[in-house]
Amino acid sequence: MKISYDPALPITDRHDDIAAAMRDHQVVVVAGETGSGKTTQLPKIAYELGRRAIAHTQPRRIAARSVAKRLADECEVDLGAEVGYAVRFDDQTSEATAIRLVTDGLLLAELQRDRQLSRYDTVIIDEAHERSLSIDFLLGYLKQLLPRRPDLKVVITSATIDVERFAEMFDAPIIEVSGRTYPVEIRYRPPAETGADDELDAIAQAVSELPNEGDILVFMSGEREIRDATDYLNGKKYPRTEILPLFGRLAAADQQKIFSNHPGRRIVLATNVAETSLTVPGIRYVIDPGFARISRFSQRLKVQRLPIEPISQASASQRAGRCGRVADGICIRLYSEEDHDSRPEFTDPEIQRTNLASVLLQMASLDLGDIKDFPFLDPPDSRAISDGINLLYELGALDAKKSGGRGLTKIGRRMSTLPTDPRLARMLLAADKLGCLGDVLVIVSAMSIQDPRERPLDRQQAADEMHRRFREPDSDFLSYLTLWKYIREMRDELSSSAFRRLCRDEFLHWLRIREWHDVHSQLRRTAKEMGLKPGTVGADPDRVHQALLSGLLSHVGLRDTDGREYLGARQAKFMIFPGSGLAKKPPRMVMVAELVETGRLWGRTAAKIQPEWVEEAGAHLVNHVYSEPHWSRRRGAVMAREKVLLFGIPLVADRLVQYGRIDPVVSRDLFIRHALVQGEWRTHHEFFAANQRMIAGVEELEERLRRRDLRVDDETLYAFYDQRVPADVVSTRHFDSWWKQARRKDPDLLTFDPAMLSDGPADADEEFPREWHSDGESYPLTYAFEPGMQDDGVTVDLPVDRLLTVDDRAFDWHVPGHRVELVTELIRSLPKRLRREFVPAGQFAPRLVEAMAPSAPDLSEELARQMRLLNGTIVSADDFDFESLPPHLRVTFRVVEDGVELARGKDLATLRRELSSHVRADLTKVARQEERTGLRSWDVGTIEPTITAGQVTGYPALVDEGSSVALRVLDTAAEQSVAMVKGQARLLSYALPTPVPQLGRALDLHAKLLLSTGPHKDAAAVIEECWLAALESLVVRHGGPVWDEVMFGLLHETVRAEAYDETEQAVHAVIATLQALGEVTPLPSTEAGEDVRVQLSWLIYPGFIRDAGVAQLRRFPLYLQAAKRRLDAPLTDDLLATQDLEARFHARTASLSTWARLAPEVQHVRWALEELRLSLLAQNLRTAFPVSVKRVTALVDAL
DNA sequence: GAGCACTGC
Repeated sequence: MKISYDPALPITDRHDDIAAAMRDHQVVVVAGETGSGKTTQLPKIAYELGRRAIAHTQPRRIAARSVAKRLADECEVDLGAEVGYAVRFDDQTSEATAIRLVTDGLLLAELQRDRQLSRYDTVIIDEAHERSLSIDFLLGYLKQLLPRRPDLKVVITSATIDVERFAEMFDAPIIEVSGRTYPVEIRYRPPAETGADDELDAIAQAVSELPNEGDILVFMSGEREIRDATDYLNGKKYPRTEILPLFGRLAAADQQKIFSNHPGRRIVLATNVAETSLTVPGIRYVIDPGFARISRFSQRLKVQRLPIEPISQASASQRAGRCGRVADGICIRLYSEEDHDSRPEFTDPEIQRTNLASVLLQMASLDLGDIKDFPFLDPPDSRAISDGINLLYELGALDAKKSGGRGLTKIGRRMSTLPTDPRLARMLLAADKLGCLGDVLVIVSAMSIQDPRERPLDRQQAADEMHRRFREPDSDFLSYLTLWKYIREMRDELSSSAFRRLCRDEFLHWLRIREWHDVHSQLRRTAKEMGLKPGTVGADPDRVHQALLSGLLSHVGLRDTDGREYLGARQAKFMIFPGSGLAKKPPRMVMVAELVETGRLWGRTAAKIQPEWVEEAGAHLVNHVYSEPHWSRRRGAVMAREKVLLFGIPLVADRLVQYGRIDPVVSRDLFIRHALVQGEWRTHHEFFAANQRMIAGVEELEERLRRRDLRVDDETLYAFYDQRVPADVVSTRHFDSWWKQARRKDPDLLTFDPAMLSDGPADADEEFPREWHSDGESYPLTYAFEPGMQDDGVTVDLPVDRLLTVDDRAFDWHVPGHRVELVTELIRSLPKRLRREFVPAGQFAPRLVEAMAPSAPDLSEELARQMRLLNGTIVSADDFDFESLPPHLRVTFRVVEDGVELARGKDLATLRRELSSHVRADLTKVARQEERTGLRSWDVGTIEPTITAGQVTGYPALVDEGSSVALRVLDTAAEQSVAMVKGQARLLSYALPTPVPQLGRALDLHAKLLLSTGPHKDAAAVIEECWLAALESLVVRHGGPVWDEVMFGLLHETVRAEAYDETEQAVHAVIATLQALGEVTPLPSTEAGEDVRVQLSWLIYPGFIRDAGVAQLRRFPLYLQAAKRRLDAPLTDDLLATQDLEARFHARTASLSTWARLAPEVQHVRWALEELRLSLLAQNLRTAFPVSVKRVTALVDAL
């Protein structure tokens, strides 16, 4: 290796000083401007000193490559031999390599494998003044490492700015090397002083000020400003002048133009890319408006901001330096010198401007301890550190927020081994779990690089059109996949030159596509080495998005219900970037890959997502807010409304959840209060029923005794349960499983002690009895303590058939418990002249009550008798005014039938009148109905010999439940006919086959309708309608399967209308037919009991039944047609094909009408009853119908 | 309704 030094280079003069310093010090700082030769000469000096493992870092890959090439040339060795370079995707080094050019990022990454940097004896950190994250981290790391590696030499080079700080940090000597650049004249031209209208005008004025020869570099802050300026300057039509834009996202071909030869003058309008990354050749003049977009991290919203800011003095001098490389230069600053001098000296180092998650993750995986103790040159502030920690926690890389960045999780450790941004690394790990790593590798790689889609200034529309082919409706991420597949396909099909041409024609950036591919391969390889399973692309898009989401939880947004703006984390408001496929139709909820604040906050690369995904992926971050905890009797648990929020974004607005696991204390409290204390629970636990009974008993006692102070309060009951029910019982389910065990030990644990409930009097049942005994019958009594209300006091239930016969005088006595009060009030109700003989009434009353004979039939007479006996006052029974008594001292009558209340009141005579007039009204209607329809009601007299007022024997007993109020109460034949109809209706419903009780009820209802039907309807028509409605409602409700039953019910009804002696036979015939068709199973109606009902019902009102039956028979073909529509076609066809079935029914219709006209009803009754008896006897079905064989036999005998 | 520039086992 040839080591020689170019005497023309300024550094050569300091060669010996530098060599000496490196010998004597572990760290040396070399300060020198561009052109000093430090970059190429320093490694040679180190080599000369015997150093054979030199790492020499550069901020950019391209620099590492070109420095290595130049060095290899100078040393006359092959690149990759003694001198080599290693950058991402490209390692040109070998065993022999002594000088290794690397990017600082790569050296940093090497730490993961080689914590001591043991493969190097020398590290040169070049361009340290750039202060990238990597450089700052490396410097801090070296500071810690050097004491442990005394043999390691470090050289730090920097532009002459701020070198003292590096020297101080390492206690190192500074060797200054002069630059070899041409002088640059600085002119300050603030727009205010030149009279320029705006920045563009100021630029134009500066251009005019400069000579016509020599290229000009103008620094702009962004793409849009460059576009505006290009248009503006083109408009000036400078002679022989070419205007060229230059910025990072520029199409490759356009960027290359700055390197091409050109006639005349060139004005390059560039972003900061020209300040460090790209050297524009041949620049003589610089125009510097003094602004740049600087990336900053927003403290409040935790997003990246790109504000336009005045640049620092260091940046300004860097810009000026761009025109002193080939000859003397002029730099025109469009601001004043005072402005310049007042600006910050240096641009803030990157570590103070970005999220620290990535650094923190690396530090944690390198076990570097607390970041606060790490020797950063410019330590990040504590808020920035906690932001970084929070992001790592969000990603699941740290297990707790408060471990100072330590406490790396398994996921975190694996993330740190993936060479990509923490968010992206998280996505890869999630993808592996979800089985979509193949797809996510492609997407993550795309997100790691600059957008491969080009958008040349002058052909934006054409480019957009080309790119639109890859667009996916709900996801920009999927567009990457589509593009990837397309590129893969094309690359396989085309030659490499054809492929490059395709890229150019279709606005794809070839170099970035290669980068995409390289990143993908590297990530895929690393993933495989980690044991992940990449697989292929083509997984379920939902899974892909769920994987991506786990890296983008704080980049979720919920759109305004009407608008385009999204509510993001921490109340950030953002919009989808216009370049996105989702910008026009923004979905309700999205995630975005990037959130960057420029003019406003933009979300770039977006996809539609589901809130449930966020809830799941962000389970460690979401907030649950609960409201309205309440007892749900149905669920047997406490329920609450749940709201789920992620960083303040509502994911779930209102969800009903079990509250037990959330707040067991409150839930248990509500469970005890509602389920146990208030009894809002349906359960079979014995203690519960017993306690309920006890409480009900006490409450009833309160009503009876007219007191409100007997029952213990709920708090006492609560305390009772609270002491016994364990803390973890928060619902009926918890209770049941606890009680299953607990009751074995003490079954009475939860049963109330009656003593604790009340201390009511022992003789309550005698004073306030639950039953009233009179005439050998007993009537239930109920009590109400509701002063002022009509029913206040005692109510007696009076069955309607006792209404006429009961002795109402007995009730004047009232219950013993109220008798003294009753007598007191009766005394007070006397006319004054009598009343004054018994003052005070309250003292006389007990004595009178004592003396009265409780067996006396009439209270008034007995009381009057006793009063006369007491002091000779002549009181008549009529002198007492019962009407004036307070309501609770007069019994209320409640007239009931089958437990249903018909009427109530305190005066029996009135009740009796009301009920009979009600029935008469019904009867009048029926009489008119009979006239209109010609239908005849049953002539009761012919079959019922023994109906008298209040006493009905024989027939009504037979009809049993079918009997009615009127039948039992009234005694005229006409009135009874109504009762017959009612009873018949009831029986009709019983007569139906049991599988269709709905039909039975429908007909019952219908019979009632019949009684009140309007003048335009006749009975047959109404019953017809009823049938149809019942059938339809049944079929609608139950569908096809029920249809069979309905059909059967129908047939049964129809057959029933035929001669009763054929009934059973006919039913069997029908069943047999249907069975032959494979449609029905035998139905219980074939049993004798059912048939008996059929016969009975039709005996009672044969005319009615006959007509209804005829109508139904006529309908039969219609029913069949309906059946055809509803049943499977083949079956129905078969059914319809059975022509003789239909014919038979028609024939029977005819015979039925003939028969009906001839047959005298009475005879049918006898006949039928005989039949019934025989049938019952023969089949020994004692319980088939609620009449016993004995009763039927008795009835037949009576007839 | 439109964004500075870099970098990585």
